[in-house]
Amino acid sequence: MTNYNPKEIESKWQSFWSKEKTFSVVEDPNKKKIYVLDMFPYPSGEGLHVGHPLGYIASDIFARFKRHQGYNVLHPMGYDSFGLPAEQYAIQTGQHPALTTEKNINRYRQQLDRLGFAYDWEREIRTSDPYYYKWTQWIFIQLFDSWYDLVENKAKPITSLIAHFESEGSQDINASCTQKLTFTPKQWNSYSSEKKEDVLMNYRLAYLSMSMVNWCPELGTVLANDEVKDGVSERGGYPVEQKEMMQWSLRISAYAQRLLDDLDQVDFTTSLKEQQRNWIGKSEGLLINFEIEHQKEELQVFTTRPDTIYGVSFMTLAPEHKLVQHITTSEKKKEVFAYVDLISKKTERERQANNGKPTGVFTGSYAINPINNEKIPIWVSEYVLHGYGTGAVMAVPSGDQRDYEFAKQFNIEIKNIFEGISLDSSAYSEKDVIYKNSPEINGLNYVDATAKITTLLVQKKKGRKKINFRLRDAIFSRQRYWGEPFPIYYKDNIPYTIKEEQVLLPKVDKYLPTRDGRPPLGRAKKEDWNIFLGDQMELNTMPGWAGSSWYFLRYMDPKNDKKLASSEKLNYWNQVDLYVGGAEHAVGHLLYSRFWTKFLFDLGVISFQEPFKKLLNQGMIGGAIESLCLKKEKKEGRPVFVCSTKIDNEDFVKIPCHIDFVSDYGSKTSHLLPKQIQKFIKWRPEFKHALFEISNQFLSVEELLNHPEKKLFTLTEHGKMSKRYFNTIDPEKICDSYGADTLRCYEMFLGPIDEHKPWNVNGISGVSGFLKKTWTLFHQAKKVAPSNEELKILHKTIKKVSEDIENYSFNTVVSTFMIAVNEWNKLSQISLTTMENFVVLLSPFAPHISEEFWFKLGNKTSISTVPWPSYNESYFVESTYEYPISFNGKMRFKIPLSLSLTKEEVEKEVLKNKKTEPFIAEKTVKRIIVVPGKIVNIVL
RNA sequence: GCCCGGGUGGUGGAAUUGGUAGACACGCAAGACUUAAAAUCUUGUGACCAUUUGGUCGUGCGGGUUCAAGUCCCGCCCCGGGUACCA
Repeated sequence: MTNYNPKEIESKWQSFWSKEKTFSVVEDPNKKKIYVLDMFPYPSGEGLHVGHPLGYIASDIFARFKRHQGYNVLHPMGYDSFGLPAEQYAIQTGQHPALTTEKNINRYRQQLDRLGFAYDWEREIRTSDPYYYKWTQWIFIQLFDSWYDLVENKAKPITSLIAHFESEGSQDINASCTQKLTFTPKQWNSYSSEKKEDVLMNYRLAYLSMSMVNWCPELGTVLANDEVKDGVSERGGYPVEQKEMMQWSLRISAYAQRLLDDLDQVDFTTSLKEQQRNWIGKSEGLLINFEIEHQKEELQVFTTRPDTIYGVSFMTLAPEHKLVQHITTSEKKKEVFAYVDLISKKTERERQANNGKPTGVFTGSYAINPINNEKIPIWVSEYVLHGYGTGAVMAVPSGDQRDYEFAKQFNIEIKNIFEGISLDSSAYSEKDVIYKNSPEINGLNYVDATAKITTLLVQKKKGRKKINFRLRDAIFSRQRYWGEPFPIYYKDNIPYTIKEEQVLLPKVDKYLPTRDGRPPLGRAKKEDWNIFLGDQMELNTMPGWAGSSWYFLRYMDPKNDKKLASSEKLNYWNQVDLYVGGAEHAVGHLLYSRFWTKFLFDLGVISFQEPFKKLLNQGMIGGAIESLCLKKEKKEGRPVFVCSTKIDNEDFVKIPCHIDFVSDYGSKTSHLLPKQIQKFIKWRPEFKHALFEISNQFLSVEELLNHPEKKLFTLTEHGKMSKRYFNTIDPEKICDSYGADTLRCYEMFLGPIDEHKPWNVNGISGVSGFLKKTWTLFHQAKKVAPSNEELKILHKTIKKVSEDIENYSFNTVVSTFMIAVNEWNKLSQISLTTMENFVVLLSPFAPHISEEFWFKLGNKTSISTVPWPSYNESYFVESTYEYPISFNGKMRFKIPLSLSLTKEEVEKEVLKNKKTEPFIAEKTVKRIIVVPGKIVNIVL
């Protein structure tokens, strides 16, 4: 018997799999399908990130498991190769993005191959591949050519809308739109083509508009809302400003309700669903019109609390609100316009970081409260957001904290409309209130008051029920080079789609972004375009999430050049059954793909409305940073290290320590033992003469070695993995020293797949030892009939492993394997047939070693085609059956089969011990707990 | 602030969903083999007393329900994530 040599067998089986195309899959209507998908990576240049393999291993295990169970498994991989990260890397290294992308992909592939994944590489896709992005562009054209009918709740061809306008005008159209328009058919038919196009833009699902956008000068592009965090760009952390620009947007807001409702159909974590719900942000309320003194126009506000209308003591407009220009009185003009100007110059971040005092100015005008005709001053303040609701609010200082603070700041009246509530220090925003000073609703509760005010205002034609969503349309233009070009050209300022031929990304000399926002594609000459129509090509490119919003469909039929995928294949593979990836894509990618899926459903391209049935979020893997505490003060000229537990504002310097030396790495009690201190000193010889202050003694290394139990506690901080902190672990290095199978099992063994954890390598020897033990055990197996004892272990293992994989509890599966092997090891001998079954169980986790075993067993086909073993309960000595007897009512017993007790014997046993107290009977069964009239449980 | 998660030995983590808490692994200790080391194997390992056969306390803290609570309910504390002038 040779020793377990992972390096040798892993490369052997990897080349076998790739030569035999073991994992390529074809559609087969006679077989049930499973679609297991990983979030495909950005090939960013730093190679695979340590967190990545975690999810890939999990999905690979699941895919291999299902393949054993006889499913036709689609398990593909590809690259999200367009977009900012790829381009940033190219810019940093001064190479063309196409080149660096190619290089990075090769590197990724090499790393992926090393881990033995069962991907069908025949189906690989790249979003930057023209054969792929042809269909991204195609979907864009469909969006451009569609509008959203709110009556039937689906997208429809724009031609049907035009036909309606021609015959009925805007009447009877309830569409998702930027602005509500009204016109007659006669008016419509008299419009110029430019005007018609303007009107249609108002309805198209992909539309051009002049709007305030998140402009990031450093990246030279605009960003979608979810790409901006805390006023800076998510990627790179550069400041983001508000800028008015002509941009393409996608009308995702049309789908807000469906995106919200259909969350009930999918199996995502509650926290992720909650994030999506918050992002969609549905709120039901009332639009209320306030008349303005001496003005024709009315001021419309949105509120969810019409019940507090008697508490309105001022109105507030966003500085961008168009009424600000009209209603500001002449004496206030100078002040108000200066304020508006000041605010417009602020970046998003500055507006948010408005710590403490609210700002604002009075416009000089007054609104009329429609409920009691009271005169209310109208103010302008930056705390009101232009983009939400109507950009104006009715301010109720008694019920809203922001309004309260504003009122305090500017000495505006705070009307108390709540019975028995003190408003001395803050507003009262809870809804458990009884009203006062509110003639129509005095004494009522929240529900009744809201209903009454709503009815009153609707009757007066001053109010209208309205559902508002926080979800904003997604900006779809990027002023960057490395993205899908729009299939759009302009003629006389009217955009037209290009359908006759695919628009390819033209070559340009310089692909760097510009600071002023002119797209790099502007550098392309007329002849650089493969197709050039009209006066001007669209020069923006699509954002990174365009290609990733539908890629899961292309894997189904990656080489189709007639359609994005054939309907048979789309129908066969259907939804992704298991989608594995990080939770950081909660509101970006996951929302956009859900949106596109629904749109493609409306088009009739696909037959399902949700792309991902089940989402598994793998936890992030961070790195703990371990440092020794070096006192600034030396002792007798020698440096002194002290325990991290002893430092309190004392002067000390952190000396980062290589994590290989640290015990309990990443925990509160991380420490170095004398032997490890010795290693540390070898690594950092400049501390050769250092002293270590432990339990009030100053000891040198030599002295410490006489006290092997002494511990020097290290300072642990949680952070990133970085070479700078000596806390990186390279997955490839682990493959080198332990093998991919050990790494796969170990990553699963670390803990629940969805939990965040710092990476550590502390326990890897246990997993490695397990595989070695398995190797030995296998080679000791004899060609004999399996004993009952070993079968009992096997069948328990099959049961537990199958159930746990089904529940994505991969860490406990590895433990179960270990228990089985340990128990078999205690037996005098083991049969080959038992091992044969075990090898199948092991193969999703450790495919290479399992394949090696399978080969040795003389089976020529690859192990992944072997059926998953089934278990037989009769081998479970501890198996139980339910044994109902009557005892002060109905009770349930679980009695071991092995004891083969008769009914009388059990009853006798139980009745003999009949007590009011629970009791334990250890003679016939291990434990019986009996309570008269309640459940009795007999534990083994 | 609000919304989700979560808190179990020295460490990572189990616990059939209300039924012997601490599986499995790491670490540590002792022993076997060895000239020695590595590797491997065996044993022990929540804490505190008793040192045998036993006892007491133990799942962030304080209450409660129950024959029985890590698990359910109420009130706190702490950690992680998301989100925010959304009216």
